[in-house]
Amino acid sequence: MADVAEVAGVSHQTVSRVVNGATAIRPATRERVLAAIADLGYRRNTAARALVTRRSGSIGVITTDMSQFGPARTLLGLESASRAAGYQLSLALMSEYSPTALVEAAEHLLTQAVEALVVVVAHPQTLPLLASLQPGLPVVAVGAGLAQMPLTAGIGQVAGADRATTHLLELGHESVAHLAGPGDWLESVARADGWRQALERAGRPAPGVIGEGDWSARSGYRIGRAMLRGPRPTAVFAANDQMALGLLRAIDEAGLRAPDDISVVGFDDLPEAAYFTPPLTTVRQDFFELGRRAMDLIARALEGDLAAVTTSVEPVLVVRASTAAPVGPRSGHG
Amino acid sequence: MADVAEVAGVSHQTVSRVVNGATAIRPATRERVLAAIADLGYRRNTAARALVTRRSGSIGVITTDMSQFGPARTLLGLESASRAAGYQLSLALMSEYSPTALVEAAEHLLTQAVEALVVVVAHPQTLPLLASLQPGLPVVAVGAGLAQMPLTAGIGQVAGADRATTHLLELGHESVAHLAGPGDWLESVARADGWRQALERAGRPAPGVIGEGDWSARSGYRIGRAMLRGPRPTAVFAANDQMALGLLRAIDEAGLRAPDDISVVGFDDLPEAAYFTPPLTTVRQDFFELGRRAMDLIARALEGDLAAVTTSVEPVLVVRASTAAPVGPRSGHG
DNA sequence: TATCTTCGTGTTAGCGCTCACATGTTAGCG
DNA sequence: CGCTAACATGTGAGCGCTAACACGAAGATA
Repeated sequence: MADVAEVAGVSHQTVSRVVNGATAIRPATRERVLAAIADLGYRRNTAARALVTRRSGSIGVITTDMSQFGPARTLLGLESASRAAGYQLSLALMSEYSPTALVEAAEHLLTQAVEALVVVVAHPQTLPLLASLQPGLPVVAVGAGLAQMPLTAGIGQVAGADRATTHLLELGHESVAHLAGPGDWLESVARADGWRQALERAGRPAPGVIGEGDWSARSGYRIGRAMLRGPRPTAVFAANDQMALGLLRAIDEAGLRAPDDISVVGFDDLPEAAYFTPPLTTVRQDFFELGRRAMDLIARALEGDLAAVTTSVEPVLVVRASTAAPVGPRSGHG
Repeated sequence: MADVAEVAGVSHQTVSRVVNGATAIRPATRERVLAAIADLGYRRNTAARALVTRRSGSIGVITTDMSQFGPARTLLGLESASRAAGYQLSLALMSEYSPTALVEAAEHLLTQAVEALVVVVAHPQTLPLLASLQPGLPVVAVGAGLAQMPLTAGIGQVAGADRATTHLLELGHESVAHLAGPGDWLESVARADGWRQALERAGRPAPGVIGEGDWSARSGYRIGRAMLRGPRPTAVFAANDQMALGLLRAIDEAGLRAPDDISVVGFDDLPEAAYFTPPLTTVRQDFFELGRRAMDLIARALEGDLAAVTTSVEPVLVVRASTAAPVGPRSGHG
């Protein structure tokens, strides 16, 4: 910076002003400084700037396995919004969720002096745990269905699950079985809640879930096979698309057909879902938008325009070929 | 830090030494300092440290769409390795690849004073473009099949594609068609090369590719439908699993069956691939390991132990149910 | 013309840390 | 007991930047 100042024949402060876009600069001076900067390939030192302004300009993101579509896509939205807002994303990934891993990740980011924290992990324990860290900075919980945190950006999971279940009921199914996600994820809980809510509204008894998977196709397959050994439901709402895929596989292997024998609905709308066999009816979530919203919350919190805010993106049902009216006693109706 | 020093009754320098794990400290003193740190909740200021050491401790990662399995998983490997090495990951995502977006992302990270750059985007133009930026720091290209860059971590794409094609030939197929990826991706080129190489070695004429997709299931479906309107091949090697999925869908819709009518092989081994209908024969890539290796390269480059290094992870063929011997004239052979 | 206001720019101090060196303190040895 | 070497700790400077203020030169007002 001193070099630039010398070349431009001004003081270092003037250079600083130009770099920061201050207003009171004579155009000729600005030109000269800009030329010197280009000449010397000067880039301002972020560390020095952060030191004096006490602002790192970076935001920490904690998330799990990015190979999941949702988190990955959320991150993308987060990144594009943060860049637009002039922030920098610092990443802490956990290969697997655990309280220790979470605390460690948070510590790691706190050491990096991030100005805010975005947590894309939605375990119920996550939030109190973070609170206990006393980070002294805004923390936004993303994807959590419950508003245990002042700042939350979520997707209307309950409504989405309700919609999916209702869709199956409207097709004429007596009841709808549920292939749930891991019990310790808020998403799973919310989706199960929506499912139960829809059944209750329709005056149907809510059966127990047919199993709790881990979001993977493998788990959906395993639970699907077990399910097909007993009395089989005519319709299943799976807590995500991957598990739905596993279920479809189990159905196919059992010599049955979806949707003729069993209707299946997923959740997420993976880009691939439209190409499953059969193409999957599912609930679309706009993760990118979710990321944007979360970033928006951060930006506002950082400007002191804080308060407890919960923003929610509403999912939509996408009907494809994996759902149909049940055959058998009721087949004449549709 | 001054506060800590005062509480512990030592100088700031001693605190610094304790924090940095210096050796020449009397145990009693260390204890006292540690206690004071815990007491005050002290965390050292990264900016100040970076300012004086001229090391930011962070590494920039440039990548595209994380909703793809490969990049996402690579990032995970990168992150875990970087954390172990004491580095911090700074992220720059591009929603879509373009030279401008790339340069912008690189500039963004350079401004953040990253110590090295990892580029997970593998367009042929990427590398010269980055070189032209003169970043003055180690740049590792990840996933690129070609060693245009001093530091490269890749996957043996050619070998993998060769293996996949050979598998089909060994099953007795006369020839193997190829559903290629985008022509401007190094991965696509490498996979097509491997395919061609296998055919040549077997003394079969290499047909033209049946189409160039964009990695999506949608594109695989589109090209698959077009393909089925003409004379149909008995075996197809798709450049990735998603496109293979789209292809399977097109085959199913045409009233044909895989593998009976057409054998299909993919590339990537998505966690879902085992649950496609039929379960997909594919080439498994260890992206996580790839990320680890890339980080390793960075670490070595940063220690000055530099040189042009290309490290390669070898993929393996995973045979499932989407491939079989062709029926018809040759059916008696197997 | 004297005085007051802008405007444009320079000067100085310090952010919190580490580096290099200075200094004090203990042990080792003849 | 004195000298040296090793160890343990303190001191001062400065990394590159911005904030706060100081200051001179224009223009505005009486």
